[in-house]
Amino acid sequence: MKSQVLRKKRKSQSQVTDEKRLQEGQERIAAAALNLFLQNGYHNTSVREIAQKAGLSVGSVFNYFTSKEEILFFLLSYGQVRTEAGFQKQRTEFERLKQNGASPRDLFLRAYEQYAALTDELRRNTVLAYQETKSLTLAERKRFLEGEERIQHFFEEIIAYGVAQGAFPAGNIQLKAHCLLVLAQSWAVRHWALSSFTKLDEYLEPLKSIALGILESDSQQTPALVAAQDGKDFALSREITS
Amino acid sequence: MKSQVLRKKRKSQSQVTDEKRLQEGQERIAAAALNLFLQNGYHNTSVREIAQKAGLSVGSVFNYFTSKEEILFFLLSYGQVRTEAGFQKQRTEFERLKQNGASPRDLFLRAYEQYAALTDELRRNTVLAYQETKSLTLAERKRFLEGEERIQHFFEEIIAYGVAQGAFPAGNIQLKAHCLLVLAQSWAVRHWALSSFTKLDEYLEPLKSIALGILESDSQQTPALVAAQDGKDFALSREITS
DNA sequence: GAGCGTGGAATGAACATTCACTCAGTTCCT
DNA sequence: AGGAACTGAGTGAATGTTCATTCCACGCTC
Repeated sequence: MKSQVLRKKRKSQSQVTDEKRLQEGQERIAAAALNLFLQNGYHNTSVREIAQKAGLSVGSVFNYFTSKEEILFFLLSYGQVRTEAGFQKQRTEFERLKQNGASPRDLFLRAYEQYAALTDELRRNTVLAYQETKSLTLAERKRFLEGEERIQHFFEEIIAYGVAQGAFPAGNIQLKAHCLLVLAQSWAVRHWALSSFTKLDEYLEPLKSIALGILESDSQQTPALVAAQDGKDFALSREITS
Repeated sequence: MKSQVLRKKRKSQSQVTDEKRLQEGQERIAAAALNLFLQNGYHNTSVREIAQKAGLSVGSVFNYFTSKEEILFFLLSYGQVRTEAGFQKQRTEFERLKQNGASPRDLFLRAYEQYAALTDELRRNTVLAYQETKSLTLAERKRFLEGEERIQHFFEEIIAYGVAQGAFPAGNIQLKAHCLLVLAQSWAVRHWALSSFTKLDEYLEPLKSIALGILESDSQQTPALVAAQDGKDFALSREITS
């Protein structure tokens, strides 16, 4: 995926023109920024620190990005772009596998494994996405969430196919896709809570059987047992008022 | 490089002394701050705005909190305190229920329902926790994560009890507790992806059957099918360092 | 090969702004 | 009157961004 071509506002001063050089520079700066953002947060990281870590001067950073925020967006969309590209490749592969009589269950497992592998590789970008989406412009935030929806939709398609084939019971597909995504992402987001797992595979193996359990669960039959909920102490949540 | 203030020192100027008044003031300010933090993020919210929204002057805010960061910590730990208090109450209740021969399955459902209800009520605090933990001091961040671990541990206890009673199959208890927590929290964190659910109960019902599925899954038997993973394009994740 | 012109890229001091926090003075309540 | 609580202009530090200047690699001419 090319670097964002919507660079409508030309930089006043010098701008790196050589495409290859530009891309390499962006990656170097973004790599430095990712570390700092994860360590101290986006807002507690100054452009000066990024520049220093990347081995550049402050001014040069702005030859590669038009703003600090663009660096963040670069990092966040990077993960999405990679993921969507992977899915695109898989979509065509699936057509072939279907011809060869692969079961929906196998198709799903294949997709889920790839997604988990990507989440592992891009673990730090995923964490950053959870933490700093709010730091984006409204327009860019919206664009980012649309990407997330597309990813979820890919899994919804797979599940729907399985239901159509009679391999999975019917149920709320949106919910199931959501759960599957969340569990995979939690490998990155709540990594500190999984101290007993050192490598993705150890987590992925049991996760796959859990995932299949979700797919095969019939979301209808459920036990009753209503909880006795006592009144709230006081309401911090009062006064919602968007 | 940030302020890292260890302000154990009492405020030099006026400090609200009346305990009741102090608490009420803190809650009012924190409530105003929660809205603003969620809307614009912690760093894009100024103390001026908080003061205005709370109907106070800037100076007064600092009579109730010693720093802006303390407001954030107040909000984050508030959710934990509520949750832990709920668990504590439930712990004693469970002893009674066990005497009456309640099944581990019922105990778990009861706990899970309460936790889900709390997450719903404190939805906004949960979201804030995911987003702004990084904005805390290192010490406070650590303190906060310890609280999260205690909460997870509560569920691990319940599962372990069920395993001991032979109600659930053995398996990685830490993993299962983690998954259960993540799925409950995702109601708050990824709420935008659950557009078809308007009220918690609609989400909770299918979630409970999924949760039971996880509890009853035997994390050993799993299908093989190894994914074909292609090499990474380039490494944004390089240069990890500390 | 020495001198020179050219322009893309790097630099970092300077600028304008924003913001958390302070404090000397005022108001309010009893 | 007196102390507790409130006020908001003021302060100093930090930050994102700019831009005049410098640097340097290359080609051209003599």
